[in-house]
Parts: sequence; C-alpha cells; structure tokens
Amino acid sequence: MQEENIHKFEKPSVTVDMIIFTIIDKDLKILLVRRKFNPFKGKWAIPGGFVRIDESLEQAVNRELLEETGVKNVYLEQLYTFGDIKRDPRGRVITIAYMALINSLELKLKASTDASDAQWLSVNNVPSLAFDHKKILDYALKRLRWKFEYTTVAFSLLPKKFTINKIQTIYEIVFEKKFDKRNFAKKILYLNLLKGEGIKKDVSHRPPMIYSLKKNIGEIIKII
Amino acid sequence: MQEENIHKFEKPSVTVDMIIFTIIDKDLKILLVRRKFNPFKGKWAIPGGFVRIDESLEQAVNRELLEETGVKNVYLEQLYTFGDIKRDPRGRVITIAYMALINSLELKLKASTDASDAQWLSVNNVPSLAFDHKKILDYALKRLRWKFEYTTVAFSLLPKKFTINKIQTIYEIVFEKKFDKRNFAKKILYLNLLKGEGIKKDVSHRPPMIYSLKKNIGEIIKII
DNA sequence: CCAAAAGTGTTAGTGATACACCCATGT
DNA sequence: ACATGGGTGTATCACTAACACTTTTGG
Repeated sequence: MQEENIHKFEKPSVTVDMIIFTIIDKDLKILLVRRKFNPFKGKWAIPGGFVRIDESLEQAVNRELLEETGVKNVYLEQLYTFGDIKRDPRGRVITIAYMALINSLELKLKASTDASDAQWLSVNNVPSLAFDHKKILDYALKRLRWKFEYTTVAFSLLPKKFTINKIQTIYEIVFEKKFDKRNFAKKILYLNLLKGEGIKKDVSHRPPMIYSLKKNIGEIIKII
Repeated sequence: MQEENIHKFEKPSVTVDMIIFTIIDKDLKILLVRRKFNPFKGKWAIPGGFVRIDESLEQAVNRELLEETGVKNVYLEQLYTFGDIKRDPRGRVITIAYMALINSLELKLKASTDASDAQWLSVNNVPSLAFDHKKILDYALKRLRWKFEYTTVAFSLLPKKFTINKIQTIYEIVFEKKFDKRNFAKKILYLNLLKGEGIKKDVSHRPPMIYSLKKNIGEIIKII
C-alpha cells in the first residue's frame, strides 16, 4: 500500500455551532432556536448544522448564519472543538464552535415574538440548553470578554459611525461594570484607531463627535 | 420524522495533529515524523492520526502521543481546527490541532539518529512540511508564547524541582531574548507560585535554591 | 431655564525597567 | 586563586485609576 487509506475508520459526523452575539436594548443577547426534532425536541439550542463535504468550516458557518439571521460578512471567530463521545445521543458528533458578532441594525430577525422558534435572549437569562451548548456559551463569553480587552472586535457590534459613548456602553454591557468616561475616552482616543467623522446633530444636549474605525486591526493590543 | 438524521450527509474524516514541544540542549524543538506513504511520502509532518469513533479527541491525542513519544500525562492544549476542503489531497479531512509540552527528561525517544523516521527538530530550522502543517506550527508558536506570558505552562517543560535560572532559561528560549535576572526572579517569586525545596548541592559555584510549583494554576495571570 | 449628555486635566499610586556588586562552591 | 553561576536593592519612568466641573443643545 502506497497511499494511506482515509476510509479505514468509521467517521464521526461533524457540525458547526454558533454563539451569535448582538446587543439589543442595552443588553447582550444570543440567538437561540427551539429544536423541532428529537433529541431535545422543544429545548433551546444554539444554531448550527452539519458541515457538508464540499464546504469549508467557514463556509458552513456563514451559510448557517445567513439562514438564521439573514446577515453576512460579520465578525466570525472559531472558538473550540467539542468532541466528547456522548455529547450527542444520536451518535458520534464532533462540533466546531464559532462565535459571531452582529450589529443589531443589520438584522432582519429582530426581537421576535414568543411563538417564534428563534429568539434573541439575554445572556443573563438563558434557559437550559440542549447538548453541551451551555458549555459552549460559557466558553464564548470568556472569549468575548478577552477579545474586548485586547482587540477591536467590539466595533463589530456597532454601526460604521458611532460616538465614544456608544463604545463605552457596549464595553459596560459586556463587562457588566461601569467605566470612568474620562479615562475611557482617553484610552480609546490615545490608541489612534479612530477617525473623526463630524458632529452628530439633532440631539437634545450637547452634540457629540462621531467617529469611525480607521481599519479593523487584527493585532492584539491592550484596550481596557 | 421525529429524529433528525445524522447520517444524511457524507461525512468528512477527522484527525488530530499535534505540535509536541520540548527543550533539548537549550533549544525549542518539535517532534516531526517522516511520512511513509503518499501523499507527501518522504516529507516531514507533525504527528497525528484519525480519531476513532469510540474515543474522545483528548483520548485520540493521548493515544497518538503515547505511541510517538512514550509519555503520558503531559500538558495538552487544543489549538484550532483546520478544515479547508483541499488541505488533504486524499479527500475531505478536518483536523483538530493540539500542542503538547513535554519535559525532555521523560522522553524515551531522545535526540534520534538521522536514519530515524521521527526526530526532534529545532523550531528555528524546520524543513518544509506536509499538508498545512506549517500553518499549524506557526499558530502553535504564537499560542505557546502567549501562554508563557500569561500562564504557568512553562513549568510543564521542567522537572518537578528546578532553580529560578532554569525557568528563566526556558523563557529566554521561547521568547528568543534575554531577561534581566533580578527582575525575572522578583516577578516569579512575587507571584507566590513557588515553594522552596532546599538547596542544590554538588555544583561548582554558589549552590542555588530549588523550587517546585505549588500547584498548576489554571488562571490567566501576567507572568512576564 | 431646565434636562441631558459631552467634553476635558491633574494627581497619586502602582507596576515595569534599568542597572552592578558581592557570595558560595568546586577545582 | 580562579572560574562559575547565585543572589540581591534602588531609582526612574510609564501607565492606571480616581476624581468634578463647565459646555452645548433641544424643549
């Protein structure tokens, strides 16, 4: 035998599952879907699905994301791969978990009615989840906070133009604490990531400056 | 249909691949194996293999690690999952990459002869690798440095008892730069991670203090 | 005039870095 | 006595955190 046989072993199934974060009403929310089928029929689960043989993991995630939320070109990050033998009662299923950050203004699926099988629910009030999805959520929250601290991912949750206060607010939501606004503005502006975009009009108080991100910087830098 | 069918889709193959780090002769090395079969017959690759249907990912990694190096109970960390469609010319293969840190004293497979099909090679002098293994190595090196900076994983490369100088040396090897020994000792001791274990005898200079790690702390703390 | 959020500097404390000399042992 | 690595303190600098008042607009 000159070529190793990749079909010698029985293959596991492979899925991608996603924690999709957005901020609605000053609250960090994730998208959950109610399962239509067994196992865990009727339970909440995070969106996901099988990886097709002819698509990459990123393609699979983007496809599922588009199906569930109607958005594309959002911030996506692979989190971790969960492969316990018993994590799916139907058989061996390995899942590659991702997180997505979506600016809620782009969403077609907005705050949905209670009857819907897909809903945005606050991370502080998540129901019991199917499979090991709670573990995935906990992992995602840790990663999200870390990324907020050291990278510019936070801006993915905002529209292109924003005020300093908007940024501070999403940091306060994610870290569940208040920051001093002088120190916050000082840090953000000192990093030289932002470009002035004029002044916001039609507010019933002193008009704030508007900024945009110069470019989405991949590097790890200390933000907060 | 009440139960979703997990066998609806053609399944990819799933492997685990490992970057196994150790320090030999004051040099950071990884284990590479020469491929016996096509594709890439004769090329160097990182160790790995198919995940069996009845073992978890960690079990698969530990099994492969034991086969290749004869060691168990070493530091293991999942890195990232690589799933490009064309990464393996034989077909669709998704690989979950891990890194392992091994104290070279525990190795059965020591610096091997040139004829061997498994060798420890310096990360600074790695030959061209099969598949996308270079990408995995680059990722592992970044992660290793990050982990050295923020956690106590470095101690996994040392025997249970060690001197401050030994720790400093592995940090210098991994970061490829020198640290000031007063500042280094100050930082490490200040963290309160170490327990004194007496004094090292039979050295032809002032005998150094020996330490051990109090416990392997999972938390993220700033080390360097 | 009032309400609401924007904008802006200084000080004190903490942690990081730079730097040099004497010590204990084996040969 | 010499060679080898071990052990130790201080001063400066940079960064972080705490803290309050005035400004601009709409209603």
